[in-house]
Amino acid sequence: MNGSNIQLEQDFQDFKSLFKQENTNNDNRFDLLDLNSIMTPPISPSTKNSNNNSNNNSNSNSVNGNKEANVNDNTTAKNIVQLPKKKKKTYNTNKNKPKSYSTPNNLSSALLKDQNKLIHLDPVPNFNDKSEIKPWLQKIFFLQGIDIVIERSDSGKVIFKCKSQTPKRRYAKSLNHNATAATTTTATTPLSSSSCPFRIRATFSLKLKKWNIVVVNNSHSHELKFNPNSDEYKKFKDYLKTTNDVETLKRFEELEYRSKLNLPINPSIIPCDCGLTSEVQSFNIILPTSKICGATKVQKINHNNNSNNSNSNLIDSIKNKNKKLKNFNKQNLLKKTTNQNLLLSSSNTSVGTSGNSTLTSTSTSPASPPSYKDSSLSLSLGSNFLDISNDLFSQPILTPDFMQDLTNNTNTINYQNAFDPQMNNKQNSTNSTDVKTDLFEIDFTDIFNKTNMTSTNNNNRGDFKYIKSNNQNKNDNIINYLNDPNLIENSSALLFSPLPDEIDYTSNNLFLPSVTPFSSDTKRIPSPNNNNNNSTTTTNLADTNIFVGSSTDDLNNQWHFDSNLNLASIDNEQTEYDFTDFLK
Amino acid sequence: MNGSNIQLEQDFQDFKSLFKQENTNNDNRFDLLDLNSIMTPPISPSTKNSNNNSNNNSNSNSVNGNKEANVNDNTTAKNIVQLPKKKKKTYNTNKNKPKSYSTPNNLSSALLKDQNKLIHLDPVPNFNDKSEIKPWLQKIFFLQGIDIVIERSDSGKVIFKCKSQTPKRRYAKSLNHNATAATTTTATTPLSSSSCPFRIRATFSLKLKKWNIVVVNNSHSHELKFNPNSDEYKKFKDYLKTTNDVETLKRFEELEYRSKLNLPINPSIIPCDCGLTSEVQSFNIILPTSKICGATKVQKINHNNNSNNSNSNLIDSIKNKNKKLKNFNKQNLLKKTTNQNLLLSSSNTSVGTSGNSTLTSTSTSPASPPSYKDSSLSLSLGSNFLDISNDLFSQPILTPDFMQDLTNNTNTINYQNAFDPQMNNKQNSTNSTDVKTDLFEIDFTDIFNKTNMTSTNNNNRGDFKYIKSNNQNKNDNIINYLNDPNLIENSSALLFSPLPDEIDYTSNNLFLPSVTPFSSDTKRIPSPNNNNNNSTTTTNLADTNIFVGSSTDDLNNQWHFDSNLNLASIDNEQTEYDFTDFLK
DNA sequence: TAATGGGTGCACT
DNA sequence: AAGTGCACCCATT
Ligand SMILES: [Zn+2]
Ligand SMILES: [Zn+2]
Repeated sequence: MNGSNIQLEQDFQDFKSLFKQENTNNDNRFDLLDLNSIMTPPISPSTKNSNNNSNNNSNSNSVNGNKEANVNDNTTAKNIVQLPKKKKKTYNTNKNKPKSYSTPNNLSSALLKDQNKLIHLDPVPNFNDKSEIKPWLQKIFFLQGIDIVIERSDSGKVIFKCKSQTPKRRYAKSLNHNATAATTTTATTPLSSSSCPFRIRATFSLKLKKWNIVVVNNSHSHELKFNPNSDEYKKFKDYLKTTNDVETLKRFEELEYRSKLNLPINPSIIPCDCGLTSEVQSFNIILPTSKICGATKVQKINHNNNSNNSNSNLIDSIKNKNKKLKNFNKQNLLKKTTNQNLLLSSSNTSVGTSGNSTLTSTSTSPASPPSYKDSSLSLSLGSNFLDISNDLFSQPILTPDFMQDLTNNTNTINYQNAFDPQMNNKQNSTNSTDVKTDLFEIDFTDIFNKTNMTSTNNNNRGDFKYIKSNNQNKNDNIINYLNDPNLIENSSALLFSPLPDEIDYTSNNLFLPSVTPFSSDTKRIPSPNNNNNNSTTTTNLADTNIFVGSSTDDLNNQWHFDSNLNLASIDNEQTEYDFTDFLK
Repeated sequence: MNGSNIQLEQDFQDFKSLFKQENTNNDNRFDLLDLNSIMTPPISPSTKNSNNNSNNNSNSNSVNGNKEANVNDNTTAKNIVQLPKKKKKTYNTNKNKPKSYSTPNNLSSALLKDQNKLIHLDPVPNFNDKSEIKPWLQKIFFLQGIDIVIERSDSGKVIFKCKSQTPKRRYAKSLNHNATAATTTTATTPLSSSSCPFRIRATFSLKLKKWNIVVVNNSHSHELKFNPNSDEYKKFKDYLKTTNDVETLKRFEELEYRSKLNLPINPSIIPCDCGLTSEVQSFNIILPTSKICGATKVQKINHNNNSNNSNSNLIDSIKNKNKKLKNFNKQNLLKKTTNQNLLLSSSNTSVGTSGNSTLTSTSTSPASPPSYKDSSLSLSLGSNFLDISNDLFSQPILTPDFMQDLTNNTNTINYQNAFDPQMNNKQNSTNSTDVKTDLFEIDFTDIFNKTNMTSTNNNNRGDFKYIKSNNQNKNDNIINYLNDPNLIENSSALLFSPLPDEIDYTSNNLFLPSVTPFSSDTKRIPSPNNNNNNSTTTTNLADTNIFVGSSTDDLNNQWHFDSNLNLASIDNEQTEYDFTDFLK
């Protein structure tokens, strides 16, 4: 806890830097307003970015004795207090934020873990055009249930954000409904649209001559769910069609299929084609044994001749599982739920801009029934663990589709947000109605390999060279974060989701899934020192470098995504289920 | 006063329809906020458009017992109160608003008068393309100090609004500066950008096969001033250059010149080319005699052979005046002021949209020094009145650039907003610090000719046929509204503003200025009954119809603006001046 | 393009 | 987490 407190302090300082001013307004008027639409940044009297120069621009005439020196600006209104000439902006607010690095296939775990860090997506193809970035990111983030759109772009930068949710305009409650028009001051609450703070920033580095992609604000004000009816997804599919990316189309057909059948969505069924796919995400395989750390060596069949037959074996076994699961899941198709937890970036303090966007503050909500107390954890699993998974078909599966309330489960990790100082002494709270426990925060920073990518040449071939930093024995540990709430309630016996029959998994397999499971019955994730050193499953980045350098040849001219099959598992957290709502 | 009260009630009802919900929040927290950035719509318990269905979406979990019936929407967050599936919108809120009709050259007076009405711009050229509308409107509204941009458009609609002011981000004052971060609720004030409610709506009528242009929300949250450095203006000039509209370019060069020298801007130096230019706006000519009503017949030289020589005479005389004035004004160039009144749509009640935009409420501001007590009124003046104006060079000129406080001047019109019920009994108030007197409201509705335009053919020739409605003897009376505050302080002896020497006013004069001065020493504008019946100067719309029908031949293929010279005068309101600030 | 109101992606500046 | 001009949308009546 000591180290985490230090980290907490640091993170809190960085967290504060998100805000451009401090606001200490304690007006209880907000109690009557929709808190979902009220921005509530943390109060920080010592915030570096506090705007002491904020212009006080009341409508009342103020005694303004100073003469305007600016010749070109002599029209300041008499009856308005002098308007500010320059807006005070804050720059580089993210420069001091802690950073983490993740491969694109690593992303789902990084999204879970590094909720308040900058997540650098490090192996990124060399995009020929800015317009190629969005489809590439969509391949990754659709699987996370994140529908991205471009917020802003120019020649050297693209900012992505979550697609705006369906408009929700809300109004402030009136305090005096019968007040006269002349005497009552009224106000509208800000719109809640565009309030999600999640951002992906792609900037072109002239020095490296490549695009850097960073997840800037890894938190959401809404639930994450893949929506195959999204316009963005339709456009994305059109793009895949025009670029003849049949492989990706097939994989997203599967995703669509599973989504429409309310099956759990595997975030890794579609590889990101970044050139470094050393991690495999959850595939809803139950992993009963904990403290299993390891990874398979990454091999690429097309480039390395030491092609192993384990790929086809994997495919066959998974196909069998899928067929079983298809029948399994069909029984649960009609069961629906309207309840889902919400991933929030912080507990009492909300991340947000000083603009119109607002973020829900997850305050305590006593009116909420504590229906679901779930805890789940997806683990990545290599092919050598498949046998273990196969034995567990009859066990209930938990999709970690969203953040869950873990406080009542003694065998779970309390994923509270480390940025919330109030939560540090509430880890063992049994009050499951406290939505502050929505926030995951597991300190397993050391688990991720921090890699620095440098370009070995300046052409577009996309040869990458990885420089391993700090630690060579670290294993990637993965927590998967999916977004299918139905399984939590309805699919207690659901194991594998069916795969579409028409998908040919034997074609062009480039990646071997690696595995980085980790223990889930400890509050702190294994440090690099308690590495299990399972040599056969340890990811060796030196090996992957070979793969990366040879697999990015054709990345630049066309969208081409490698076909492979990823396996993973879901950790059974012995969760208690509350089927109150489900049973009506 | 009786009639105006009835009108007031009607206008107030229409005014209320602007708002989509009623807000009766009386929280005095807003006293500490910048009132300029707070939307304060009027409270109207009986508002038709009051949004009783506004979704109450507080962050606290509410006991939500109803099951979600929608199968496809089963992801409602557990810890967020059920988000509304559909936003409640209001439609056709302007359908019941009172309408007024104005020719484009009439606009400045209509903008003054009909602050809460829909102002239909009735003679509008037949635009071949949607993109032609904006430059045409810019020709009109740049002169009003209004920098328009497109807010939204599609194939059949273009919505214009004021260009966003330079961002002015302001923050709420903190109520408890020393509160701790954990206990204090903070909020940011909404941005003041895009808060101006002014809108121009251009919709294509399939029935009429023409574009209808309506000023929807004739009020502003900011001062109006022509800004030659505006990006929109630069683009506008580029458009004029690409379309070889040399005449308009020249006229805007003059406008630029005058603006940069802080000279009064004549809103009519650039004709609108709408096809019906029967009105001439202020040209800063002092009009000593009141109760002069009349107008010259509108003629078009190029199409009508009865070309009169009065045009060149007018030009020469104005040139002489300008030369005199140029020397005059140069003495005052260095005198600047930071004080300017603000045109607001209403006094206590502000017009605004229901979105994020906010509008200043002009509340009483006792801290403001009552420095300037000016009253000015621009009158349109025909050529036959030029002789009168020439005799008055030595008299002080008042540019009606903005709303002024007229309360201390017994010989002035109290242009208070009729929508402000509190102001009805304050006309003789001597408290000039009351900014409620900023608002002009002169009831001269009957002065404007309501014309119904019908298209005589469906081609693009743009032949217009005017149907005079109701009253044929009405004269157009004009109050000009400019936006140069300097003259109020510095140019007590300023008469005419200089014109650039390089402008050739003898070329291609198409329009003859008409005149519609009116008495300024009455509190109410001359009704149609006290028409002076000066037959030589009475605008005859039947005559203008001939002109209109023949002058719109080339409107559709290229921007071509007729060159003419407009004369006007400024009414000396015997205003008392307070030179406190000027003299330091 | 029935008329009228609004959301929002996203590139320009 | 640039702000905003603008267009492609959609919703309601
Ligand atoms: Zn989001
Ligand atoms: Zn405006």
